[in-house]
Amino acid sequence: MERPGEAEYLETYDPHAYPAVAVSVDIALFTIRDRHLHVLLVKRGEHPYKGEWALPGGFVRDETLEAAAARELTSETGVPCPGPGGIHLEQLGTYGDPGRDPRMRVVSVAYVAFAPDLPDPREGSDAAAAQYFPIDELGLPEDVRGRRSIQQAPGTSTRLAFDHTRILVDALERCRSKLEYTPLAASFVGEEFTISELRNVYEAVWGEQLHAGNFHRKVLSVPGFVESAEKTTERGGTRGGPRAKLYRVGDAHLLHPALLRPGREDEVR
Amino acid sequence: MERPGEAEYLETYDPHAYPAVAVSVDIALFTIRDRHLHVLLVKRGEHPYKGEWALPGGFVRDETLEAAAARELTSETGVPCPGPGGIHLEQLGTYGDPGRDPRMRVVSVAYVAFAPDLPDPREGSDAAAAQYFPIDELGLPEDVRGRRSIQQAPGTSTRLAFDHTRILVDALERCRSKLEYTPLAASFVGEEFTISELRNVYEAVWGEQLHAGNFHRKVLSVPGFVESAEKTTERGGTRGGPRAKLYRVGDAHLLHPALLRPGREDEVR
DNA sequence: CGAATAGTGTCTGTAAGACACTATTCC
DNA sequence: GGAATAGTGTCTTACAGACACTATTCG
Repeated sequence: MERPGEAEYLETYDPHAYPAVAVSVDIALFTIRDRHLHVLLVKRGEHPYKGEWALPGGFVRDETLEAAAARELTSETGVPCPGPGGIHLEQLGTYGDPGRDPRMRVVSVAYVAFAPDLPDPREGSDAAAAQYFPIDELGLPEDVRGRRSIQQAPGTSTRLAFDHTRILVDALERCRSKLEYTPLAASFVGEEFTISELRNVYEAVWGEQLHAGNFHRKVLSVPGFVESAEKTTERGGTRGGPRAKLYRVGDAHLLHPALLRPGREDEVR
Repeated sequence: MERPGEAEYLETYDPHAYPAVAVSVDIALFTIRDRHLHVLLVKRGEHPYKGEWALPGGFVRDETLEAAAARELTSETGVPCPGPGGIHLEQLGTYGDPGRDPRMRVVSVAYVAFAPDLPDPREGSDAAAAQYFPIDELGLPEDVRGRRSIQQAPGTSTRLAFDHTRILVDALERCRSKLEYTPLAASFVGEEFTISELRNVYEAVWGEQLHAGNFHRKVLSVPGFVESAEKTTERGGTRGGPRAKLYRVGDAHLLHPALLRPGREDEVR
């Protein structure tokens, strides 16, 4: 702040001389319940879009953008956010088309979060209601690079408030591609997990069945993806099978070689 | 806008009830000159950071965020921005730490742009001066995943205004990784180009020498990356060599298989 | 016992990188 | 002619995916 002339300039500067713009954060929190990918939505208790479902979020206060996202996330889930082994939070992108909010110009910085299965959100929640929705029952529009069939159950026409459908589609694609190049699949499971649990994460997020044997070998062959916990599960699977070895996430932050989604060659166009 | 009760609510809404926040865009425009990657910087003509170098940018008006970026880009370069075969522009991320701008809370949406070699920026420029800087002479701090040696020439200590150094580092990494998975290297060259010119792009951006023969075969083997223009250059290279075939960019928007940067296995940590 | 699951072995096709080599053009 | 470059051939190694198979555990 030793830049000459700047102090004088700042004293005469009027922050309200420009049209009002608000900055908010919205969070797409993904988790896996019952082998299906879910996203947390809140029912809006106030105008605009009162009574409709939306991504959790709110206006940014005197804090970092990421802190704002973490704060909103914690207030909805009750879970402390950026802890090691806890919820993963990363910036997705910013959505600021004029008119996306009828009140005024609102520029929203969207975040994506990955969490292990959490208890149902209820207490301590600002919103009228908060609930996890299965992704494949939301009837999301087919995104460019996915050939997800639209399996929207009749009557489940969940139109989201604002432009949150578009944000959610982008968030979903981010989530899917992050699993290819990073070990973040582990943030969907507990601290210790089996290779099968990890495979369930990939299958739920990608919406595809993976070959169990090849997946097993592949995960163990990527350096730093997982490390053995030197333990096994207490019991075999409920439908039979041997006890599985337990693993912890390793020290890699990039998977090399990556775990690529199957059958995407045709999506080059 | 047929949501019940919302119209009445909006009438009583006061946009100025919240602390003032401004939204700006900043653009990292990369281009290749003389076989080296350059970035466009402007010398600030006004406070704050008057006289220091910064990424081009400005406040968002009543327009899309991307339109704001395109407008600022055009006003600096004189080049119309989002045209086919023209400049590629994509959102990078948003930087909004409190205090990053001494005037007030400014949240900046950063964009990355790739352009073929353009004439020197001068006319029609808002800023006092605009100039292309070679990336490897800026003395950028070593980023997490790159092992760029700091080759900062003594006296060339180009500290950028605001948090633009950080934005530029992120933009550079985005640029490098985009070349792996997309055909965007072609946006650094003209409409028709040789495989060697394309290789020069990769070498300039990645800062590594590539094997000419293997690169050649690889590019031609990726479906939809390039298509033949059924022509050759008029002359061979200035230092000898046969005439090269000319190509145009193909219809792929994703490279499969990808062109991965060499020697990144050790960066998993 | 039968079914389901964990984990391993093996084979095939593809791809990346190393290296060598020819052909063409500029100076 | 000499040097530089365009483009191809070939070999080795690594990896993804298909398939088969064994071992273990639950009901």
